[in-house]
Amino acid sequence: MISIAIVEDIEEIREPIFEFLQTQKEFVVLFASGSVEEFFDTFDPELPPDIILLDIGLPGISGLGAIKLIKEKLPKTEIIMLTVYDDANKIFQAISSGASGYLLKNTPLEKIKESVIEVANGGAQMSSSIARKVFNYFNNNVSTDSEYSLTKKEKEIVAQIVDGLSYKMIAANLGNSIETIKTHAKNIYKKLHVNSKAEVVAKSMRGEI
Amino acid sequence: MISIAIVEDIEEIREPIFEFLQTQKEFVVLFASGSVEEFFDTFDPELPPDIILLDIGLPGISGLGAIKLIKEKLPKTEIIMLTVYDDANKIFQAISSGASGYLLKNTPLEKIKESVIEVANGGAQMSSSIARKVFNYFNNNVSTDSEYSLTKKEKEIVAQIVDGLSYKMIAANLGNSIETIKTHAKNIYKKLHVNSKAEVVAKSMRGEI
DNA sequence: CAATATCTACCACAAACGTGGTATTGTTTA
DNA sequence: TAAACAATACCACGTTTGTGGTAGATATTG
Repeated sequence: MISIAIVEDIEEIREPIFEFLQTQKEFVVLFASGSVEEFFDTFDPELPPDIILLDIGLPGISGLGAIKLIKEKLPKTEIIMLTVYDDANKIFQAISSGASGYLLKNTPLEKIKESVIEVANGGAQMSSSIARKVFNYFNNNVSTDSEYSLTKKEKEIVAQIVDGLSYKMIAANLGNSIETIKTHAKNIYKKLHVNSKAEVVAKSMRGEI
Repeated sequence: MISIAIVEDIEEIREPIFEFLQTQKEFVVLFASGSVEEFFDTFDPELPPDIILLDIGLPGISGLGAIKLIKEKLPKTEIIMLTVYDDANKIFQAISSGASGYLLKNTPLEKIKESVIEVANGGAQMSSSIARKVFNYFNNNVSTDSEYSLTKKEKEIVAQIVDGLSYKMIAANLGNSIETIKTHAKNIYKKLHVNSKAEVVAKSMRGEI
């Protein structure tokens, strides 16, 4: 019998999963929480769940941030992330933080069941499509790492993007035409595999440049 | 005897400090450079300075960017930032990058002397947690007018902005109309005193939200 | 020398963003 | 209970971005 807890803020997603898993003879669903904080208030330290289905985009402490917290307090509990995004970055962060599985929220209930059983039996649940994404993530961050090298000018521009300046202002600061800055920005985007200033800022501040 | 190096591009600032510190019996000023690059060319790896007085706004590699470089190569060297700005943000960045002190350029020479001695004796060691407090102190002084507290919904939206999503995608993820997301974004911008997604990302990743 | 990389700059067009409004429905709280 | 806040959503308009091109001027280097 596999004990499960669900942490998911959206009732429309949480409840169907809850109901379904509860009807399965292999499982006992201990409880479902709407946030990480609620989870920590609710769970019984004597009876930690075997598996936690954890939403990635929770209000307050995010699911991603919660992984480490949960792993610290409940080292034996396996975590399966639930998410609407199939973003390689998030998947990588989740897996490398200690999550054992990663499911999209539109995954059929039967598949969720299979995944839970697999993870409970010590197998890491990773579908081949997700495996590919994780692989690509590493590929992008290792092999591209050398090509991640921005030129001096490009780095200057990144710095000003991070400061929130418009291309017009950057052009004025660096004494270029706005079109020049846009050309550099295009090249930066290609090198970093992004397509917005916001992503450049995030990548830069994560130290990934 | 405390050994010191000065990295400051403006001669009118560098020289007086150099001259003054050299006359003090507690100090030996090894050399003064006009840039970080020059510093790395000049310094003797066998005789790393105890203290570096480092300008924050240097041409080429900025002082802020140099902190990590210096700390890597010279882990025992303490860094005191020199600056004309008393911008809480820059101070925070400097301190959290590993600088041990922060002096405005118009600080009286005697005060500079005191600070150097204090830092050399391990006194003004600032942990990153203290840095955050320092930062909060400045932050509270600057932004008394506005409540920085975002609502639950607003935080959700910020999270997705940080992930680089367009308003269209955010709307789809959260099940809202694009106009709703834009309205929330407007409110977020007002609360944070910004006017672009890139600035929201930067603020969020600096932990200022 | 020829290839490569960097920096410069322009055009054009669609998409997205930022900002000013207004307005309805609930919920919270002073 | 009236006021304030939170969340929803629409309109309109100008600005900014993002993306597809092309292309000349200088290094740099194999």
